[in-house]
Amino acid sequence: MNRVADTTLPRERAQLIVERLQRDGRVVAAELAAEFRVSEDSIRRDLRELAAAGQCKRVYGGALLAANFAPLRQRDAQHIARKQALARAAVSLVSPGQILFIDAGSTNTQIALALPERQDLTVITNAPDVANALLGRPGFDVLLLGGRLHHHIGGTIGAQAVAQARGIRADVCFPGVCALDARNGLWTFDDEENLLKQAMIGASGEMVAVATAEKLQAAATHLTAGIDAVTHLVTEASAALDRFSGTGINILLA
Amino acid sequence: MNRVADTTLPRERAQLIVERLQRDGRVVAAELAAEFRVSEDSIRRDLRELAAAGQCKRVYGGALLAANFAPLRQRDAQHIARKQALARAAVSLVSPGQILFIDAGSTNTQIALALPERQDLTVITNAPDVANALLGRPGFDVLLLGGRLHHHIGGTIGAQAVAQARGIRADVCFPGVCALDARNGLWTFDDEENLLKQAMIGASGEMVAVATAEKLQAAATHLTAGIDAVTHLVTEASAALDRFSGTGINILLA
DNA sequence: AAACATCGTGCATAAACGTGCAAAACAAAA
DNA sequence: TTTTGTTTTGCACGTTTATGCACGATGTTT
Repeated sequence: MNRVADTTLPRERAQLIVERLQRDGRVVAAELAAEFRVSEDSIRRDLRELAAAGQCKRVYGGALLAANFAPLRQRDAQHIARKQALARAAVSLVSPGQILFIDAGSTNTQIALALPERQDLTVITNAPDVANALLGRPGFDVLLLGGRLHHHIGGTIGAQAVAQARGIRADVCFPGVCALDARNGLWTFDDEENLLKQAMIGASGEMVAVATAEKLQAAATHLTAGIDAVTHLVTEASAALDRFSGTGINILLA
Repeated sequence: MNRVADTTLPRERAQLIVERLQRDGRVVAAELAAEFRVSEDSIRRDLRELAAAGQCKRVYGGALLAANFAPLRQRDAQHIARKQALARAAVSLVSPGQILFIDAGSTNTQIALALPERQDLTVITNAPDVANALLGRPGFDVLLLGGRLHHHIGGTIGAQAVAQARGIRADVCFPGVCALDARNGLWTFDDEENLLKQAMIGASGEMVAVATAEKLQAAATHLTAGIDAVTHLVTEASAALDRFSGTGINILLA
């Protein structure tokens, strides 16, 4: 996570600070000063300007993400904002150079949008929506899983996609979460969708379940993966988390 | 790293700066001056011009990539009305129940949008954009060709997509047209893109070339298909069509 | 309350900037 | 080849921007 650029343009630095802010939700002045090799005075000046522009909220020691970051376009803008918050938290688990499986789903589309650019990431997905979110952005290698497109799921499924996924080895998998419970694990509705998710998970080192609070109360028909296969759970503070206490899952709250 | 060319034409230099900008997202004036062996003044002049042309954003110390500079999306936005008109004409060649290849490209995205619903159409495409245009609309069976996504083309290319396309038999193919001339036929820029187009065309009974007027004057590097492989040409009334008179192609004007 | 960290402001310095101008390089016409 | 006209370049100049430091003020912790 070293940003040892000998020459970082002032404006570029401000931009990077914003990116970091969006990703982590907060920044510490002293840390930034060390990373960019400038005095804290300069960082403070940057943060002051960003705060004046409404990009962040200045606090003692650093800055926080400004709350008023809601596009508010759709009717379910509420859901989108929640999913964006989850996505921002989820992408903090990604490191430069990693290979990611990103399954179809509206939350996962937000994850794709929130992924940082120019980090040499490889993304394998079955969702044209996810592919579109990454198209034209620098630093992304995108692999599309072929096959028949399922309209309701919003991604490809079937033998071909499964076979293609099996031939890959990835670092992290972001499966779409239909339902998740602490006892059994991850559930899915559709049979073929289930098979593809299992292939993706099996081909990945880690599995990050990103789910809104209600997904932890929901039920579905096919058991996709046991609870011990879940390495991280990214969810909301309002979620019922007591049953997850003994599972050893790393829980990250948006 | 170092570009010690003794002879770098001014125009060429600007081009290289843009390339670097696209690759790194930023350029430093002092570094460029050293690499091109010119004074910083000249570099500053270059950057000023590029910024005026909207290719980059000038900042203290150098320049940053313009935030909204997405090569593909930009092409999408251009001539939308003209492409919609072409698309409306092109879909009149489609009959219910047919199987269609739709290649990547902004014009072809418009074709997908213009296709009639509830006609039991099967669409095979390498473009997530095309898939998205059909997603959720009734009466479409969509097959996505897997593989590595090419950012500039806006679709998948490579051995996998080619193999998948070869295993299909379709009625009509809508290849993306980089250039078309009456003597030789259909041309393409990229080598791998060319191979996929050939596979699509070879797997289809008919081939419909949909091209704006300027595509008939353009040139490209790879010959994809001979002129006799083109069954229909959909283009604009303003196009130079005299040379196509003896080819036996069915010409449809938007 | 004392000790300490962080903050904003003012100031000096250095780097980068735009502008105007004249020399140099280049291309086209004689 | 020489001449003419255009483009490109480097330099000088005054201006703007960014930076680090000093210093007093304001928070935070113990």
